[in-house]
Amino acid sequence: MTRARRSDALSRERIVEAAVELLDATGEAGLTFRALSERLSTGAGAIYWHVANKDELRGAATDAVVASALAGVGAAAPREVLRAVGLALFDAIDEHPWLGTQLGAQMSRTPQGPTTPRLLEAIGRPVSALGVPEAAWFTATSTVMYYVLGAAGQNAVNGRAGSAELDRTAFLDAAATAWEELDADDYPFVRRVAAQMRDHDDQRQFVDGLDAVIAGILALHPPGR
Amino acid sequence: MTRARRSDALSRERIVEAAVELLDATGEAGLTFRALSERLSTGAGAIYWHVANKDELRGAATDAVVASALAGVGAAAPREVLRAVGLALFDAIDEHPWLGTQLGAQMSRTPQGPTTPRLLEAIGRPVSALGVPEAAWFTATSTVMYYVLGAAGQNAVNGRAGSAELDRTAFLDAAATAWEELDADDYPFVRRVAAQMRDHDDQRQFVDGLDAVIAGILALHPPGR
DNA sequence: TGCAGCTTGGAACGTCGTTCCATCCGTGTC
DNA sequence: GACACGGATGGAACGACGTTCCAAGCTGCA
Repeated sequence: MTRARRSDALSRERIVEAAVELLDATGEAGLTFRALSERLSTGAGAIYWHVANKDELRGAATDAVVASALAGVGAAAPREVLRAVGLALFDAIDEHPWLGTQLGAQMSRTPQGPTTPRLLEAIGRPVSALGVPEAAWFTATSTVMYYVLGAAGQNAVNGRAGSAELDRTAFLDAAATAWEELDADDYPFVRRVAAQMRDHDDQRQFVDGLDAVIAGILALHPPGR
Repeated sequence: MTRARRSDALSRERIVEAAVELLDATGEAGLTFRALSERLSTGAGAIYWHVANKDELRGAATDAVVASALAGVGAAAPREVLRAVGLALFDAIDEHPWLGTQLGAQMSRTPQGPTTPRLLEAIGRPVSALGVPEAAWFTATSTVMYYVLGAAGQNAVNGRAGSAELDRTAFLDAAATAWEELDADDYPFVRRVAAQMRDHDDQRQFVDGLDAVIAGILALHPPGR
């Protein structure tokens, strides 16, 4: 319980909190030990006393945000819980755009870390409550998790300057326009759905897709008899 | 069609090819302009003449591998085509572990690049052939794509030293053991499925999940009447 | 043969993650 | 109440990276 030298003691908690703020403000690339040192009015060495390296720091920041996002999910019917978990992550990504990319990377790199079990538990509990036979629990849960992680990664809009809303519109419009100019023989499908993509609703699409995944699991494992 | 100074002319194609080899041999972090320069017996500046920056290089490497993987997918029943596309990507990730992480990042960052339309077309064509109403094409295709991308990201085993098979076993075992030691009150589900995860079959699980997603889309959009 | 411009290769710059170490200060000891 | 111990601090230093810049080389055309 020592507290050397400073009144605003440095701690892993305070460091992770500052890292999240820095990531929010300056994006993935903005998280540097120098910027973090300045924000905490200390030196890089002091930070390394509390955190092993940058990977661990990123992981801790990711887990802190995920834990906070999942904390608000209450109890309800399995399908509702799954929707709530998905939307909680979705909202968290809205607030912390760097989370989308981080989440997938974090979970595949260090599944023994805290984030993977956290998310697996949050998704697996309602999935098992859906009536899926226990032998299929892991596969069914993984299916939902893959969908959620994939959607998370794709919905991370990187731009952050100015109005996020305007950025998003311009971003989607640029992509849709590029799609419409593709070769008609090679990309008939992409050209045809470009318009749908230009004015789709992220959240609506995410929930619809999640419902489809749930429906698919139930179709393969009909509850009751 | 000029070819200054060297017989083994530098070209964007040769650079991308070397980048893929370097990524395969040394992993994500091993791709540096210095290492690439040495492998190509040239200087960094010469590479920058053909490639704008590292992001573009990574993107080109990703697209080259994806294009080659998808080239082998033939025509068949929609469900078979979807399975074939998924497995093609799965095999590509086995051969190029860095692809798992790259794919998701690449597609969200630059959807106007070549990779996003390529994959969207490969997945969207069979999805639309499933009998899904056109208004739902984009959502249904995105659902499958999210699942595939999420699975891709999670199945990228990073270790590459020695036998990949042994690495994988040790990796999964370490994670499963860590899961089994979690708090019983907070993580009942994770503890219970840890064993399933320890000896699951990646490819089998992926295909089963993909089938569930397809079944879900069909459940929401019944073909026929 | 000479010139113009595409292409090359490597030096140089600024920034990063990480290591190292001199210094500081709260705590326990006598 | 002095003193040493060791946990904690902060900043200098190192090596590697992405990128820029430029002098030089080579090729194709006049």
